[in-house]
Formats: sequence, structure tokens, C-alpha cells
Amino acid sequence: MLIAVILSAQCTDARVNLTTPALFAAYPTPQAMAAAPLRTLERLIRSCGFFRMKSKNIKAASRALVERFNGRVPRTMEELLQLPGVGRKTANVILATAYDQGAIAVDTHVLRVASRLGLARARTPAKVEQQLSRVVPQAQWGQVAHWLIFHGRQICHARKPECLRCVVVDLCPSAKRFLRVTSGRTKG
DNA sequence: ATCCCGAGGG
DNA sequence: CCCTCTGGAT
Repeated sequence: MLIAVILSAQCTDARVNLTTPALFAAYPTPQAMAAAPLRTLERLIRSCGFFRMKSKNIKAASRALVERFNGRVPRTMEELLQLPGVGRKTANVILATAYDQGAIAVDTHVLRVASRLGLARARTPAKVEQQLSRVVPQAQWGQVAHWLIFHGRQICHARKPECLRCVVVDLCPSAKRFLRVTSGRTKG
């Protein structure tokens, strides 16, 4: 899962899922992945984009797993952040999905949708994460990011949100603005 | 063109 | 704060 999440940056899940079977067949363990030739890794993951950086990170992170974490993916934010290519968002995905720790992974969708809905006012992912954790019941921390991401992908698009199809349009402080924009009377 | 469950470096 | 990394789908 760690490798898949690293691959998923700026890449669709469908594309990641097409890529991982051959990758994991070739390198089934952290040890194998750490010893993989960079060129081969690059060829295997090329279609996921950012393939040079991701290959380097996957190899280096695998080496770190072997050398410093006993071949296992660590369970704390602090340790996860030590892995090359793993930032706060990726770490939170691992904590929430693999270790059921109720972490809130704030990506571009979560940031945008939470902001538009008035769930968080901050502009940095870390602060939005903190604000969401105050507004959202702890039992739902692990899922709330998925709900916001799904809504962001289907309805609340970055450029042109489809407020006319939005089920929470009546609760949304931003809807009025976007509805005016899409009807063509005002700009901005 | 615009978007896809970002991270790291300057 | 900004920039760069990258290919594929729509």
C-alpha cells in the first residue's frame, strides 16, 4: 500500500492499479524493491507519471524500511515522514487505511471542498487537517477525506463546481458565488 | 486545456 | 512562498 500511495501522486487510481501487479511480481519484498535497478523500476512505473522521482523514492524508501524499520512500514507519523517520498498526506493515508488510526489525509480535493463548505478556513493542508479534526467526530476521521475527495471529483470541481447537482448546496457558503458565475452574470 | 487521493527543493 | 517533476485520460 505504501508503494501504491507513492505512485498515486498526480495519477489516477485506475492507472496505479494497472501498474502495481507487474511491479510487485518483480519485487515482492522491501528487500527486493531496495535492490531493484532504477532503470527497471522506471520502466515498470513510467505510466504513472513523475517516474524518475517516484522510482528513486520507492527504492530509497524500501531501503529505509529494510535498514531502519526492520522491513516493516512504521505506524507513526514521525517515522513515516522519515521515508523518502512520504509526506504528511501519504503518511495519513497509510495511518488511516492500513493501520486504522483515524488520520485525515488532506489532499487538494479535501483542501478545496472543506474550504468551500466552510469546514475549515486555513489554507495549508496541516492546518486544515487540524481544523477538520475539531469539526468531525473522531469515529469518522478515517473516512471523511474519502467523502470530500469523492465529492470533489464528482461535483465540487476545482474550476467549475456543479452546484446545481450538489446535495449540500443549501449548506454551502460558496454556492451562491459559483451559481452566479455559471449563470454568466458576474465574473470571478 | 485540465485534471489525476504530492513531495521536495530553492 | 514558488517551482519542478511526468504520463495518461477526458
